[in-house]
Amino acid sequence: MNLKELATHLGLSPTTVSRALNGYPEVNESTRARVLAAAKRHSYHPNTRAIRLATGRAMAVGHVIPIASRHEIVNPVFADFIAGAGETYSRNNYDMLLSVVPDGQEYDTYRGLKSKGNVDGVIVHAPRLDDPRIGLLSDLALPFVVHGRATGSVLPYSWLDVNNRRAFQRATEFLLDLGHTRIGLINGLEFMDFAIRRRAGFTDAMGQRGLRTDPALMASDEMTELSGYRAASRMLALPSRPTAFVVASMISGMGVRRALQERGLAMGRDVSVIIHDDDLSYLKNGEDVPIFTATRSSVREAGRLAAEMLLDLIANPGAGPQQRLLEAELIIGQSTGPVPRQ
Amino acid sequence: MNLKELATHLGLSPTTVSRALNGYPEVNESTRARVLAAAKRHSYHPNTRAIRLATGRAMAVGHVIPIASRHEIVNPVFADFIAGAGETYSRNNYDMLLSVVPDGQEYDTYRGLKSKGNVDGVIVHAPRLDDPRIGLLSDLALPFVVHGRATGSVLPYSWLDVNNRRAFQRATEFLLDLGHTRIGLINGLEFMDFAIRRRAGFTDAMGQRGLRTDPALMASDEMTELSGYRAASRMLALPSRPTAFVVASMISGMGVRRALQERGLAMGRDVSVIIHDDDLSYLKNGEDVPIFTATRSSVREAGRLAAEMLLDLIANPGAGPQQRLLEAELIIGQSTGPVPRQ
DNA sequence: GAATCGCCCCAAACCGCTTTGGATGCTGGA
DNA sequence: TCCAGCATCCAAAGCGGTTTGGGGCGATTC
Repeated sequence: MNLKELATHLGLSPTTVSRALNGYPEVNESTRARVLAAAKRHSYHPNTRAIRLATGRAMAVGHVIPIASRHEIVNPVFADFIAGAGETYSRNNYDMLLSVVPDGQEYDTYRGLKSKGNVDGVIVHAPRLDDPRIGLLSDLALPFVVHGRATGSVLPYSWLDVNNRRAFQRATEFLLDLGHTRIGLINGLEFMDFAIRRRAGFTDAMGQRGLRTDPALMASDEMTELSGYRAASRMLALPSRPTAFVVASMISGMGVRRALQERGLAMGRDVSVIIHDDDLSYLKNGEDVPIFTATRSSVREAGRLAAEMLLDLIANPGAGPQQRLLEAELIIGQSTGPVPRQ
Repeated sequence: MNLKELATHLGLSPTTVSRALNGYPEVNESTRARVLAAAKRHSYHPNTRAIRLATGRAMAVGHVIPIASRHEIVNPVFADFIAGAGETYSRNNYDMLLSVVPDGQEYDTYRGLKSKGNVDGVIVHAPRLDDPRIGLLSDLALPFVVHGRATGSVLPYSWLDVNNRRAFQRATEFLLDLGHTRIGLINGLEFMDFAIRRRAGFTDAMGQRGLRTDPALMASDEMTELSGYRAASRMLALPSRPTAFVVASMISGMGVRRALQERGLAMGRDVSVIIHDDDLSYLKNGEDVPIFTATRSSVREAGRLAAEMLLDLIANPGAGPQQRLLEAELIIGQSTGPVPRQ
């Protein structure tokens, strides 16, 4: 059942039927009702391909995920972000296009998406220091929203980010208030923008109390259980070991916990741990009482909001870039306590 | 730059240019070369929307992920499966369409995808016992491949699955060979097909040695760290506690490990643990030496293969359904050992 | 009573490609 | 020499919608 058939069925022209269905004013309300009823009765769904060609809009948003051939890590927060964004798209009748491309082919992918007209805009994931994608997308005039920010980028652009700096500053201050001074930072890879900011927050908090950061107490690696375990183990083996850790993710945090348990140290009593919790649906931080004290910010909610921002940019091409900074909340769990007496 | 412009530029008709680019034989090779060169020079990319309308093919594959409003869990293996499938699609110039829909609206989504012509086929995720989606999709005549199987479905359909039953049978036999007889099963939710099969494999192996399974030693829940921890803790508190566990996922396995450590039990010496390892990129089971003994099967590879199967079904609509069963390998890690002397 | 105005509706062009059904010119066999 | 046959190319008709530019008609205005 297509538009023409429906039109002849109703004794109307395709024009009128189209207008009736799309809510244009130049059609009698009684006619519109008749059309809507017939459309429902015959379960008419306009052909998306035709709409796209006719309107020139793709009614789709692209997400490009680069896959490095070597360290082929799929970002674990990705699934939840996508789920959030997808909800927004569904509500607005947009499609979500996922492109999984080998690292390095990312540029061609963006160019292709634009010139082939597959999408009306894109979300940029995992921005790095001075990320070149921002320049490319600005040149292409393809609307985009960055999940995170790219320190060093001079061009104005739209982004949605968590205040990573503030979050880690607060986490560190919380530990300092509990009397901890030897605090280890187990961070993500520091060419990622969020990791740079988290480190800055940590350093700031220490500096404001007149404490210097110790390079031996700062690690930077992919946020896996194993790397968390290793970094914590190394620091705990130091002559004057840390009494607390600030950790970049729940998964690394589980590695830290393992390192503690292996040494017979009780988390929250002997050593305090604060993690950043992206509130992933498959990695809940406890149920009623959080296991880890954490800076928490739902990555799923971020997905929802970023998608909304992008759809807004697409709908209003004239308006300038938008920015939004979300604050993480500090959740007190069982993994922190006052510094133990020596 | 579109086809018509390129054609006038070359002094040819759109017909000929189109044919030259698409490799049709009725065009002189020298002309074809000229066209290809011009296309490259002007970086001509045919408009996807127009191609889709003209050919009637969507050149896209849909993945529908239902989001339960209550237990809004995003399957953690999903990201890796998608990454694998995405590679296949990229190679074949197909788009991947992700639909995140509230649980229950799944049907309408499939119907919509079909009637609006957004996709040429779909992948069905996380099949359940006698999954009704199979019937629906068969009725819609929309090509599909199920990742997993749906026990109880009578219709023939295409699927790609891991031999979950065999994997868990082997895992259990491995433990039995080490002398364990009190073995706990920490399974996924048992309305999921894979969980049913895993349980069967476990039960079979026990039965073949003349051992009866103890309901107190069988848990079934979502595969989170917390649920793994709880199930293991409960079983370890029994008067005659298990000496080994078969665990459905790496994440649950981490919970089991925590429960062991909390009781001062050494994993691999006091209590053995075998997990199922989906080989997720962000949850590596150790590096050189696996932490957990595991039945391993790459979900990413499964994604690649399932996508290939679907593209094949789309290309050959006449051919019957395809099936493929992958075997998991048994990886010996540090978490298993002979049953300790009492 | 004529001119004007709105309301409703329609015919036809258009989006950018594919594909059908020739048309043209050249080659080679009878 | 003539004509079938082949190699090349093209005009035009879709694909299924949207959108432009009217057109008819009853109501209003003067």
